[in-house]
Amino acid sequence: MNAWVSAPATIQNVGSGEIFTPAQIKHFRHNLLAWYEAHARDLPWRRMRDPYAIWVSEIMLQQTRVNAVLDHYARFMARFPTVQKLAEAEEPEVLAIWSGLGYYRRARMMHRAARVISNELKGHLPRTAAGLRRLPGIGAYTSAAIASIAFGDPVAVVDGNVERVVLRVRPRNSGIQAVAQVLLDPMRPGDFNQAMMELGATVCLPRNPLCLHCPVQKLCNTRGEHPVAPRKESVRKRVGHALVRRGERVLLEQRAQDASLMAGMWELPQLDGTLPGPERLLFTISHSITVTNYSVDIFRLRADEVHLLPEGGRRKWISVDDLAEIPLTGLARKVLKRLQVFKPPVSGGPLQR
DNA sequence: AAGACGTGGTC
DNA sequence: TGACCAAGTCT
Repeated sequence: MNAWVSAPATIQNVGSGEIFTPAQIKHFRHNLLAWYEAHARDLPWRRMRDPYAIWVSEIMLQQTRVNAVLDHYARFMARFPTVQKLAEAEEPEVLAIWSGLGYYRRARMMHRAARVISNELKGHLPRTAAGLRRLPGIGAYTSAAIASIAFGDPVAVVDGNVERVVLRVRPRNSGIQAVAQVLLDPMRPGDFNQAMMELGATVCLPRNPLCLHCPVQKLCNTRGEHPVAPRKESVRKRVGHALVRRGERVLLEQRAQDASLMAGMWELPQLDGTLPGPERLLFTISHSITVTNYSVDIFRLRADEVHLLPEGGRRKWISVDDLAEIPLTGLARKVLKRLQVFKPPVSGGPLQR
């Protein structure tokens, strides 16, 4: 038996809606939602009905863990509380708030989408998954998430969590999207979708799932057995950056606007092969960017030694008090924080509790 | 349509 | 310590 042979049966199952019996579906919805009510984490965006607030959270959560999002979310919402405010902002301001979260294209696209919403949609987000899908940065998952959570549109989301849950629970060879849609509780699509993701994130874990705590264990087909995809090989590199200070200012360098990685963002000036003597080495830290693991040497240069720097991008002296307003790369933030040059602002505003 | 895109937590 | 991995989207 192989996937090709069994594919037609899958389609038939999906078409006739017999992936699970009605009783099983009812059991699944009831148990999952009851579990969710008892175990849902108290997250800021779950306290809000504002579609914009939901949108921001969904973009930030793409490929990013909840814990990494919380601080940035509070700061972002305090700084850009409405679509209109976001649309009015300049891109570097948006990137500055996003700094450290990664996948900066998300911020650029969300900013562009906010301008579309402001200019062409009277400031209102589309209320359906199909409408949302047309905006930059909003794909299959995010459109379904916003539509179901903010507007009650009965569309099942399929993210990494849901995919894993469905792969474990479903009968063999049924389609993932179809199973998720069949299981979805159309009366509470937003809660149901979040419950599925919450289950995947906290119980139905990739490696060692906590099946004993699982509310739908009874009708799970695998109880945890789950294939893992092979990973890309990582690359190791060593690079150098210079810390140059002049009083309360730090020298920063802008990455090329057409760089594929962190275009136009600011970092400590790069050094090439001719490094300063080892006595100038402040420290070495490791930093991973996508599949490359960098060993980063940070050298101290005096302000009168900037001519020793190689040809680089645009450079600028920035007051340490203004660093929070600069779109720094994550690496630059990390280095400047470690040196206590940069202290990220305490997030304030209405979201703070 | 496979590869690119960031980062920090976890085990 | 280092590999794995996270509420995807775009090209």
